[in-house]
Amino acid sequence: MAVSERGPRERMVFSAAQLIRRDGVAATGMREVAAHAEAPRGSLQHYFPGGKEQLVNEAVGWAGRYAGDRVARFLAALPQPTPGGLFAEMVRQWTDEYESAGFGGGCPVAAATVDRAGSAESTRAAASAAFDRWTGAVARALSDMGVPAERAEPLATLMISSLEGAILLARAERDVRALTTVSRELGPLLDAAVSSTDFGQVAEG
Amino acid sequence: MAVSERGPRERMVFSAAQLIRRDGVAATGMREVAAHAEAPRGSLQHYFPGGKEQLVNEAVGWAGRYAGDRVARFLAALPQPTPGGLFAEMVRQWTDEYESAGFGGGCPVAAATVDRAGSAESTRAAASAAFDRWTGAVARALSDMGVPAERAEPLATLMISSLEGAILLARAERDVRALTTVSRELGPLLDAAVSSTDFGQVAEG
DNA sequence: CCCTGCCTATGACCGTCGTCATAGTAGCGG
DNA sequence: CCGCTACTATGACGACGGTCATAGGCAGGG
Repeated sequence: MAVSERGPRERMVFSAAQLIRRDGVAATGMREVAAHAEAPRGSLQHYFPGGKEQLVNEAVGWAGRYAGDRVARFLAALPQPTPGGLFAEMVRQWTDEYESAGFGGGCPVAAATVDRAGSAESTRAAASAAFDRWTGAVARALSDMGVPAERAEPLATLMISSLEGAILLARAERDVRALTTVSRELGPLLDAAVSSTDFGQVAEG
Repeated sequence: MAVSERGPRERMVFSAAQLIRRDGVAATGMREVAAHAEAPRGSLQHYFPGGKEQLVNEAVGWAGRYAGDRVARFLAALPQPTPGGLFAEMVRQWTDEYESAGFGGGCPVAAATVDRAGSAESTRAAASAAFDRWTGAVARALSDMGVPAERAEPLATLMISSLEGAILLARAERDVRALTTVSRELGPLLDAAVSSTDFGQVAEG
């Protein structure tokens, strides 16, 4: 995992996101972040004068941007874009990781929400913004596929909720079962929302 | 909130669950649990010689039992039980709490998973067991409503995943929107799974 | 009265954590 | 060489946190 390239500041934000998604916010130390980023400890107070809260907030923001941007890439990878296909790709990112690298990490935004929603208002807001960005990207993708405007955002919320929950179950059970289940169960529902006059089932195996 | 009645041991487990679901596992201290339970600090090492890990595991187990038992109560409250109706009730428990008491707490099992899945194997196992118990209760309820046996568990997993994810979104956004959305979007899909005479879209894996 | 369990009471230990204070280095325009 | 800015280096501080050690109360039975 080449942490090189890009400035130390960016590396620290990235490392923070990685550690948070693995251990949670509270269990992730500042010194640990610096070490993981191969950045000098002294740079912490220089780049993040707002302390841990600022670092966590930026990590959450980074994760939101990453998730949002990823949607466009999923779309580009699909030969024939359908809502169910997009969801399957989103889920597959996680099953792939879990099967190849183990169940070590979850979603950093979820971790920030669980650990800080009640104690750090700015972090809660950052998590909200991250989810919004992600939801917006998915909703826009759904619209582009022909999902009626008023159905796009609710379905995007459903997709992200199911995915987040399935990630939790998968980590707890050390089994991708929940992830594959939500993908399979939700696929037809999502595809049925495209407002073409006739067809319903474009799902893939 | 009468913490009295029941022994101090049980009170501490209950308090642990409450604090964990609010602040996360790492941010919840043992001394804090004892104080919240109005139990003597000295009792901690007496009742939980396994330390914090044991206490957390028991809190998670309690939450799993609570969630599972709750399903039966939801069923009893429904005049005409349907899968969508059950899900709506499960969701409503959370919207009610959030609207009346604020967005202070999430699911303790989710918190334990996020904070400990990678660091405490026994806690991860406890979370897995809690989710299994909950999923099992829901799946059984679905079966009783006429959902085909092979569809009951996948749908239960979908329900719980969506609910857990929506809880996360709701806490982050301080808005029950995600919860009401998943309830509304998933309701028809769930109701369609009851095996009345011959409906068509039963995709079996 | 004492012994024996259960339970409770505290103080101490040791580690970690976030943060701060202070000082150092590197590059650069002048 | 100077001064200035950007960045790094490190030790210390104060606050907890989990756990342990040790001792106190307090039934009930002998």
